[in-house]
Amino acid sequence: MDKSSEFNIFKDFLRKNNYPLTQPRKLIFRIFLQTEGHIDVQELYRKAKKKDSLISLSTVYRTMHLLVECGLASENTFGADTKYFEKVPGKKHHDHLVCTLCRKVEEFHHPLIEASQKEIAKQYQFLITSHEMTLFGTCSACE
Amino acid sequence: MDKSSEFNIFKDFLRKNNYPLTQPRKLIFRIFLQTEGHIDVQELYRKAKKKDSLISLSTVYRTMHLLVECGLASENTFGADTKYFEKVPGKKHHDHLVCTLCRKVEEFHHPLIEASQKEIAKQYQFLITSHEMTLFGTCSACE
DNA sequence: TTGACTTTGATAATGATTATCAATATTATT
DNA sequence: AATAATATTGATAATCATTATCAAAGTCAA
Repeated sequence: MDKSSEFNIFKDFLRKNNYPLTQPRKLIFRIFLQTEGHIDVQELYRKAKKKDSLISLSTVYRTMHLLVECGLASENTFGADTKYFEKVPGKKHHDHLVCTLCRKVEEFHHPLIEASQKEIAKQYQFLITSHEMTLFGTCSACE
Repeated sequence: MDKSSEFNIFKDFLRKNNYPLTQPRKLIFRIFLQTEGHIDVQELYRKAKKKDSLISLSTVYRTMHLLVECGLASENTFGADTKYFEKVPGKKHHDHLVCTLCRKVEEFHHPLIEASQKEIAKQYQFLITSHEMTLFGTCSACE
């Protein structure tokens, strides 16, 4: 998925809800798109202020909520007390390994786990909307 | 595992660290032990105040930290903004299904998932210390 | 360009958790 | 059982992430 199509998803979502496409929304969206991996609100705010020193922290929160709502971003706490965001489109579904010493986050994908989750959902008659699986431990570098 | 042995684990842990076994610690520990399933700090605090109206919220937090530290309790946020505690001993390891409508939490165990996690850990050379896997969705009653 | 409507930035409020500190409880020792 | 050294407790303030508020400014269809 190229970036222009992600931009179209965002634009369509805004139009459909009669939300205007404002400068701050464009700016925060662009910074989010340029980020590889996981980023939290504070870091987004820092980067956004370099481009527009008047940008407000509230607007970063507000825009990230919109991006989650339209499916372009997902959020995860990784056991910390703040939320981290990552891009959704163009990535296979994956889970996370978090090093509790250096806070490095690695992604992994395991088809058997996906299959097991579906099985569980059927068994408990749950309609799964999302899931979070995180393994905490020590990475090879920190050991 | 019967309750007296859990109490011994707690006592040994305190003694080993030269922490006194105080009345508030005993009270909060007892209430936690009597709880089935998941409980948060506010609920523990409410229950504790019924027995001792002077008990402090801080002490609930402090005691639960100790119980997590000595392995008798585990904590999980379930996507909310507060922590929930549950007993560890005498329970097989399990994961959680959370209904996002009624907030009901169900437990499940899936051996294949455990096995997959070990495989991932080996592949990424991670030393896993804990993990959290939560499926979010809608339970059959809410649908 | 206008005007109806929404967002924005600044700031205050909220809610969970942690830090502080004088008064009190605990424990080992006598 | 009394003491003294030490840690905990309760009350409260502080912190930190996130949300709510609201006047001023931006957006967009007509």
